[in-house]
Amino acid sequence: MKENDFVKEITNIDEDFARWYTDIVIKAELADYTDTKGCIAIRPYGYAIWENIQNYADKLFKKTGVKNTYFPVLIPESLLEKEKDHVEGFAPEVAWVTEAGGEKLEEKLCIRPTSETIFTTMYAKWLNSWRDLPFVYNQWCSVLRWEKETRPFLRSREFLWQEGHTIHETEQEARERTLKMFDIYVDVAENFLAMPVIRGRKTETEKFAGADETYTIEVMTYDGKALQSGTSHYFGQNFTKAFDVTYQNREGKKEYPYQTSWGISTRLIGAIIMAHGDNRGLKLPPKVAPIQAVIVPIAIHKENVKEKAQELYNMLKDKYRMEIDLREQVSPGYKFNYWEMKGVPIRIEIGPRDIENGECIIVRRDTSEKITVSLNELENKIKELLDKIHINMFNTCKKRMEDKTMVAHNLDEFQEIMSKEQGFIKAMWCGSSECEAKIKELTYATSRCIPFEQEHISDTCVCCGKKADKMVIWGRQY
RNA sequence: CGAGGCGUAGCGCAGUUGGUAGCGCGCGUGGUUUGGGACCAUGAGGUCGCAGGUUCGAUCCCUGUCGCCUCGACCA
Repeated sequence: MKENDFVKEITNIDEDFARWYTDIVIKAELADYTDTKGCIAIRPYGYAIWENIQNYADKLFKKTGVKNTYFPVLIPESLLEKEKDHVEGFAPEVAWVTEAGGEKLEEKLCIRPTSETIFTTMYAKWLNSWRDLPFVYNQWCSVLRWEKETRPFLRSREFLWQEGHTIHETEQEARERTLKMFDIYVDVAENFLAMPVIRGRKTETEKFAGADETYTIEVMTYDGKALQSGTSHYFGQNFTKAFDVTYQNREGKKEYPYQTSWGISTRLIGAIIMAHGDNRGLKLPPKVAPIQAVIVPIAIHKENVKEKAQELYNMLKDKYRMEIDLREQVSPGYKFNYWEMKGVPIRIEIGPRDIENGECIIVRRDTSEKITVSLNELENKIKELLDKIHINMFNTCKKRMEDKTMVAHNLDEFQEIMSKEQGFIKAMWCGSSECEAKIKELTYATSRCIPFEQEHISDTCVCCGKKADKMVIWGRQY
């Protein structure tokens, strides 16, 4: 059997990346299509990834004073309409409940696409004095957006996320909160999911409906596209004025608070798949992997192989997230391929030969490296390897991002790069949305963000040639 | 919503120039195996996406419809 035979069931990653992606989602048992179009069933293995992300992020949130809440899934039409930009941005993809209990509703209710409106409404009720501020609330929930084209995790109609909504006494405090949460998202992506990100600010055309500023983390996928993976918004007083949220300030005068919101979603699972996967299947970063190491006994019927494997499992199970594959009807080779496809970072093989020598064999998912380890060093070796795998996966993505990021000085260069290879382009921009639109029309690339880490490429806009002082990262997006 | 593709067993696919279906994998059972997808035997599983039409008869032809996938436009 050839090494790669398992992948005959999975589309080749370089031939058809989109199909490869959906193959992985289904075959690795992360999620499956349901009878409700655009809505997926997240299976235990996929949901465990989400739970791990939740736990990590939620702890970081709470360290900064975030409190969790729960708000209703239904929002009356009148609330949604109060902020003009917001309703214009979301109206096309909102689903409505117009009938219930066999009768038409007097006021139709929208199924939340996001909850700024209802949070702000409740904040108006609860806020009286400057002493009440800030409100730093969050909820883990699902939202519904009536997308026309859907794809599991990346763009489903219903998706799981967290949305934080805060109001503050001063502009400065709100701006700080926006960036503080943004930093947490960078932490989640880079330190937990081993995905290096471009951090930056969205342009006027790309920012959230109703926001003054939108900050974004952008992940580069295997095929060189951009995936917006977390956003943090600063609203100023846009919503609090529209919803008449007021309090008495320190001087006893009526005042509007400053607002933020921020979110990450199950799209992160899609990002993990697309950033790390390879031709063997899913490749999970060790910290988020529901199973960090799997034990595969070899020649399971011989001598005391099964017992010894079980012993190893018992020794490690409280230390790491472990699995033991005791299936007797499939061969070891099958199991190797199976667990690689499921993305488990470490495989431990133990057979008669190893037992005799008091050792086992460890195989890394990221490099395929095989290491013989003495059984009494195993526990520490796993820890060491999990750390190494995380770093290696991060560096692999980082290198790809660097290799696939080009510089364009003018429109011709821009078009040539985009026509040749998929990737990011660094280019100067004058600040006009006309230039953004023109670049999009000619190259299908959109501005991903104005990165915090600026470089001076030239003094002129890549599109119109006028004076430009901002460097923008451009790319095609998912 | 534009352009294309596909709906036949759990999955991947054949097939019938119109006479109601088959292969591979997987699954159940019994046995032999096990260091990179094991093998033998035996068995279960289908209103051929849905609705009309043509026909003695439709999975096949026609019309419509729904769903899914890919590429565009839009978004976490």
